[in-house]
Amino acid sequence: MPAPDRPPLSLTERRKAATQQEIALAAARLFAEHGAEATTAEDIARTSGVSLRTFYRYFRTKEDAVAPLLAEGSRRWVALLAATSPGTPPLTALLDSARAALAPAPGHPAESLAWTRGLLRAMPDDPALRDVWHRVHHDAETALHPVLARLAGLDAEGLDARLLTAAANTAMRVAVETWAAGDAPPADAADLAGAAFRRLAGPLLPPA
Amino acid sequence: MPAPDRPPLSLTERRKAATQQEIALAAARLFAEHGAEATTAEDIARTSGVSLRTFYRYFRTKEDAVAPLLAEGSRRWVALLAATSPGTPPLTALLDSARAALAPAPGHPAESLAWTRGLLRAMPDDPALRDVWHRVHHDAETALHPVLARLAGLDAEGLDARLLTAAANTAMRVAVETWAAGDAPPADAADLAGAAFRRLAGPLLPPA
DNA sequence: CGCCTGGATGGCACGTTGTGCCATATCCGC
DNA sequence: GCGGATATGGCACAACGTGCCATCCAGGCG
Repeated sequence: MPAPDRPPLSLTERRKAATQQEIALAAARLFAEHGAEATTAEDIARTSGVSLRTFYRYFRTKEDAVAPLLAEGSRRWVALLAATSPGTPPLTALLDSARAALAPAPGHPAESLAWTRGLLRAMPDDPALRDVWHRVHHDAETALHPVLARLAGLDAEGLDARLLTAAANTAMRVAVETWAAGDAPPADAADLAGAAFRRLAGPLLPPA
Repeated sequence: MPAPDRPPLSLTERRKAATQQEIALAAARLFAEHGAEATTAEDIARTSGVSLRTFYRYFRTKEDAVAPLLAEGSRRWVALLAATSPGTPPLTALLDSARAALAPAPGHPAESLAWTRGLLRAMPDDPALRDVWHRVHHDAETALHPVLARLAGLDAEGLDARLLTAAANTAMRVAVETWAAGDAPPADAADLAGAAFRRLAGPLLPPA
């Protein structure tokens, strides 16, 4: 499935998506610059040109405003992994999907990526941002679990499957954090993820 | 060092510790019973017999009130690991310290353990509790990192050290979650942790 | 063209969260 | 016992997040 369904979005729906992106980028910019604590929801609303009430219609909390940006990578990762053809060895599938998910997005603005990296750099010193990051990480684990258990042929309820999911997700998290902390170009994130998977996967998965 | 410093606590200090424990247990009971969202900070304050203002002197947020209970295990784990004699193989040190940390606490009330398990059972369906749990997990990782890097003789800044810390901490988290979700007695948590460590440690650590 | 139905938005009031400030009560050292 | 330090409570306040209602606008129908 190279292209998922693209039902022609109505004018209203496209404007809603644009507004959501607008709010997310404004929040990312303000959070990275002044910290999440020091930024009020009204700051974000005013900067993105909506009322406070409308802001809370798009996001449940002010921290949620940056969640889509932080979750974008793992969303693509899980989608690619789920689309892997059945026979693929799990480690190969992990490496390939991670590499593709971390590659610069074809149709997506580099602006998002820059602000996302800014968020990740501010994250270690910002408790509120840490919480969002770990919530995104947890959601990724939840989405990853059934996909990975099926690919590896493990019982989803067993300890091995839980460990495999948690370890793979943790490897991805550490790779992204390590990439964000350094000055390396975006492409290096994929290499870090590959190294992390190879290092951790040994006892959990057969060699590819 | 079998017994860390025990400077004779003054009356005031003992009362403060008792108050803190009182608040934490009240919060755990209310959170497990009604959910964290439905419990107000004033509920916790009233139940534990302090004013709302005093509650916020003990804990920064209402969710923080249960953090000490959830963090107790990893706090002991890291302390035991840090006290390991230098020559011990890392995997042995991990297995032994985890076993000791998860053993029923000698001087601690079983009441805490019961409510902690109640919290962990309510956690998967309670976003606020999930956030606290992951924050505790993150703090544990921060505390664990230098200790484990030193024990394994790895550069604390390198990818290998980061992965080892994250993987060990994740193994512990999965083991505790798996234990809490089942009906097994407390002692089984140690067995689960041992199995998780052995499964993950292969490529990261030499055999014990 | 006017109407009108549904959805997006804004304004307002409200309960809750978390903090600064000051007054009071209580404990510890002299 | 007495004076200083400290824990506690009460109050006011900014910010968070939600329910409710009014308004505006796009698109279908007579």
